Amino acid sequence: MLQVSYIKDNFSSVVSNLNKRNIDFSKQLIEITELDDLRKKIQSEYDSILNESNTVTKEIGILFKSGKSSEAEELKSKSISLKPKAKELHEKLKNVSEELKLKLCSIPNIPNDLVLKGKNEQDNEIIFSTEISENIKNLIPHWDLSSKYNIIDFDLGNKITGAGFPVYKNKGAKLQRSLINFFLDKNISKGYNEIQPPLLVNEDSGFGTGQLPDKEGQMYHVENDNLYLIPTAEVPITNIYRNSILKIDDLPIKLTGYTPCFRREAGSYGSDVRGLNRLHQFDKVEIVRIECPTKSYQVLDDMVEHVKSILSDLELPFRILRLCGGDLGFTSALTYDFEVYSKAQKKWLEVSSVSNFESYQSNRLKVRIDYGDKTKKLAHTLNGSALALPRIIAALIENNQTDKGITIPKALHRYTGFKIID
RNA sequence: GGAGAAAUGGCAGAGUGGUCGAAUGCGGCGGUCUUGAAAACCGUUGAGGGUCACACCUCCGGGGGUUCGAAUCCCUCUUUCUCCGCCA
Repeated sequence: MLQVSYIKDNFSSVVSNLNKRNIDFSKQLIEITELDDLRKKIQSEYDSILNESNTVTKEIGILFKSGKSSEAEELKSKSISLKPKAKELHEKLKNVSEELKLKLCSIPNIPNDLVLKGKNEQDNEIIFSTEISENIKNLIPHWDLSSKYNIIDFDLGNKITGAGFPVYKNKGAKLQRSLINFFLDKNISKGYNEIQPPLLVNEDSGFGTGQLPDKEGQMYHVENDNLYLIPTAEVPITNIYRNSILKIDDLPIKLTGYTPCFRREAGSYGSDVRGLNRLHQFDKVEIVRIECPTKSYQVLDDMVEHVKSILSDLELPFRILRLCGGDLGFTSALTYDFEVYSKAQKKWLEVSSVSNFESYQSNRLKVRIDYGDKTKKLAHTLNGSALALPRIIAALIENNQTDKGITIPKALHRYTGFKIID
């Protein structure tokens, strides 16, 4: 959620930067500034009525104490007469504030200067890519390799739950566990503290990181208790700091956590959802940072380098994209996507998304920094996948298939205990 | 799941209808003293809205109500603790 004061002070640049998302928000932004003015006007009217009634009320107390009850009775009726107007203004204020908040929530984050205007993923900029050799033929896609080596069972998942809930078996299960540990250890070695958060979150948490209200349909909702299954560890981990004021010395905050992630993925279809490409439940290790505004972009680069080093360790071909305005997530100001190349499917699979949300989330979450000199500012939040499992597994088994079996990259040997799946 | 108790500022803890945004202690910050530190003493110390700055307004777990007036009374939700039951 953007800050009204920022919108007002930087109106034209806000409009032009938001235009990079290919939607014109100028009308909504004008409405927002007008609503805020209205809110202030009503607020001050309401305040002065309250002031008057507070004054009268105090006088009544004093009069009663000194035994002047008839004069007190007179003031009582005056106080009563103020009530209807106060109630009316209170109602108005509530409505206007709610409308303002709703409108503010419908405005996405302002893209960073580096973000190019663009329509969709076609317009993303490739800023880094490893070499990929295209001369390989007759590679088997991972969904066939999975059954060939009996490591992932999609049919069994269908039986137990439904499509998009695979069952990992044997060396497949061990590979999953190894990757999780490998990722966590890599993150911890870079100073991230490990968290095991709840997998169900309440409405406030969903709102704080921006999943609610706009992405309600993407989350599994437990109606009985009004809780949501997390679509990413970003939600519970970032919400650790909801409604808190951090001392400048508490920063930086670097957290990592492994969780399963649950996504309804309503509306997905086709080859995109085949095998491990898109699941309703998948495992992911996330990194989350809460930072000083002046440092957040340096930190974003640092996170990108970190994810890069993990993928290099796995010896997978990958590239990094800087998302264009049209593909940029609602709450993000700048996002780098990591994609690994899947040789059998001959396509790029997104395995990580690293973003700076600036103060967009922290304004919803109310995460502030106390600089110790009487100034307080909203913190910047960032997060990224390091990394999401299924597509890494898909790429690993497809790219590393040999006549003898699937070879495991060296970095994982100490975790898997085996060097080949055969 | 049943029965009871409770929720107040960074923490502890008073306050049960009237100048209470809230005593007191600890902690934090500033100062005096000291070569320096500790101790002692003095001062200061919640958040949000609003304003050029004041004024002013809101907040004592959340929401609603009673009253001229609510931290204090009532309803409701949430959470915590104690006891019983069940249980990985």
